[in-house]
Amino acid sequence: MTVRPGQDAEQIRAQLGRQLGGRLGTGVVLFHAAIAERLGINVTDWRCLELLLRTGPANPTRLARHTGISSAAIAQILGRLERAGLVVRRPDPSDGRRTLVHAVSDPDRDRELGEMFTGLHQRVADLTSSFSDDQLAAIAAFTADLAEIMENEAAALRRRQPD
Amino acid sequence: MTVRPGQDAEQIRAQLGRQLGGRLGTGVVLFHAAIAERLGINVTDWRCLELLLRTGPANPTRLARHTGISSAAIAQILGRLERAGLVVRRPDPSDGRRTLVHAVSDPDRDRELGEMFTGLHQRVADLTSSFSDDQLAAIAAFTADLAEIMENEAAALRRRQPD
DNA sequence: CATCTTAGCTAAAAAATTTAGACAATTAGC
DNA sequence: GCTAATTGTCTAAATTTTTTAGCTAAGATG
Repeated sequence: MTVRPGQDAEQIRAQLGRQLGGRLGTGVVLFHAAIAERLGINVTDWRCLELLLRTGPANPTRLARHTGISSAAIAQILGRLERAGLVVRRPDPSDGRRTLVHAVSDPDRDRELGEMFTGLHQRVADLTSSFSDDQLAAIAAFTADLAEIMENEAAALRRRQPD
Repeated sequence: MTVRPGQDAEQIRAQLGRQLGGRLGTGVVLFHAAIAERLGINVTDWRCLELLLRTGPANPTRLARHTGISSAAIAQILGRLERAGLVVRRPDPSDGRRTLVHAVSDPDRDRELGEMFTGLHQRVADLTSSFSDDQLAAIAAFTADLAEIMENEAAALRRRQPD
């Protein structure tokens, strides 16, 4: 698809909505499934590990809330990740009930993960090379807020009329 | 996050890459999980149904290729969706081996699905209301191409060094 | 026509998730 | 300060989903 300057703004917004609900969602899921496969873990486990890598150590309850996974399932996931040497569980000194889960740092894996993302980064760089700085800034702002919107909308859907 | 015009373009691209690999992915997964939950089906089944609704009738093999799900799992999924009255399987007249899977049209469900997306659409409209037409067009072009990039990168990751 | 390939399916086995609940540490109420 | 309720994490059994292996029918290949 190319930029069509003459297009009506409402039409563009509608198109955007369909993209987000449809094909982009599938693409994102496929991409993360592929990363998990390469790491030799399943997608759910990767989601937890990714969260730990991105936001730092967290306790199981926080992981459960942020991923939408039940706390019992999180316990299983952490067991698998720990057995694979990808995370460690440490008691939280500030609260005896809590556990703090840390991603185990491993330069080799960091490099491997980096390589997996370079393809995506390169393609995104190619795609955005023709955009102006102003357009690029708008895109970055949009995707940043979009993540939050999707999280919030997901939470809203769960809350509203839980059938 | 807000648009920071003074920011270096490379920096913005790097930030964009992190967003796509990280939080946006999680948001998208959560959103689709919430929709599936509301429909009373699981996420995988929803991914197939969504594909059928978006791109029209397809055979199981095509569904398997586009979702990354094995053909045996697709058969199970279609069995569940068919039992739930959401799809029907019809023999393909042009090839006796093939099956064509149709999403069953249901005005009630279409309306329900529409409602689930209105929240997202509204938020996206709010978010983009401050953008210029030019910025909006750039965003729409970006997300459209992004979906394709993520699909391709996922396929590339699966192909390269399948460990 | 014999063989190979493709499309879709089923059944058994393996893996993941849910449900139910145990247990310890903390907090709240009295 | 003691008791009851709550919170955080975990385990075990039951359920659900996916994988693995392999079958059958239809179409393509030579």
